[in-house]
Amino acid sequence: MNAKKILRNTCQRQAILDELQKQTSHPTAQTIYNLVKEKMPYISLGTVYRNLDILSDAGQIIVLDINDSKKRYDANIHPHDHMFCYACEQIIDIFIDSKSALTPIMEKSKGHCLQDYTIMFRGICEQCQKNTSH
Amino acid sequence: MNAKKILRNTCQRQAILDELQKQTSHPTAQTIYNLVKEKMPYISLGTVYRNLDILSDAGQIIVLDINDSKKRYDANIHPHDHMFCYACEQIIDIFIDSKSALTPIMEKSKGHCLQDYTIMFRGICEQCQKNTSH
DNA sequence: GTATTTGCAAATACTTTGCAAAACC
DNA sequence: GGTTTTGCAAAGTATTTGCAAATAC
Repeated sequence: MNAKKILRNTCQRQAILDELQKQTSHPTAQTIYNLVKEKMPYISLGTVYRNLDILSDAGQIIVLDINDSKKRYDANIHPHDHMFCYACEQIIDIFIDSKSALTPIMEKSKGHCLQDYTIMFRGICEQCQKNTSH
Repeated sequence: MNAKKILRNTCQRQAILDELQKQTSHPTAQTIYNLVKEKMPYISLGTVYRNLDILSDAGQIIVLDINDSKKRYDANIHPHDHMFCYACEQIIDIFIDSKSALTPIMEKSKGHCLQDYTIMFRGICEQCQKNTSH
């Protein structure tokens, strides 16, 4: 039980959230820092990291862990999945109903109680398929 | 196309693989280093990292990326899934047929070509459920 | 006024790398 | 003998943290 601090509305936190909500590219902390810095030159990278932690604890953003060594952030908190494109190496939102497909078999996992999950698909995204076919 | 080097059988590489094959706990590089070091005191952590890379490139082991900042390794290359237990915080092997469940809907992802995937389930493992009920 | 948050810099955590010597085939 | 691999130490990358000053409410 963490005694939760009361969150204050700082312009830095708001700017970070605003910037992330404009992106669909699942940026890293460094990328978000670069973006926010354009409008708020004195913001520090530590502040970005701290606020991304706070926002994810508060459920306002999602943290993605890819085979990438860097964390990526997503302001789309509506349940959805992701794919990594082997061609463009981007993380792309995927909207398929994985939950309906997996729920029945999650109940079959002998003994364990499976409550939720994260999937990372891999393949070639729509855009890259168009670019390579002709 | 990487020009592949010919792999040599070094006792360090063999010891790392042997030790990993004894484990079902998905250890980190540091843990593997500690284990191997008991039998081979002069091995270095750099050698462990290098060999884990080589072994995973060669398809002899699997790298797991958890929300954990540390990579974890698995010598069980038979396809299977994993769960993170909220109680004991271990990564546990899960053997359910997720592939049959997901394949049909992977074809429905408009435009993208989804080739494979990784799932991380979360919940309470069998052992922890037994420990808390009474 | 008081608790939270910030910027800065230093510290930490994990992993990778350069290099000369050793091991492998 | 020529190439791969090792141990060691240093460097690299991503993230976290301590602290005094600033800010929010």
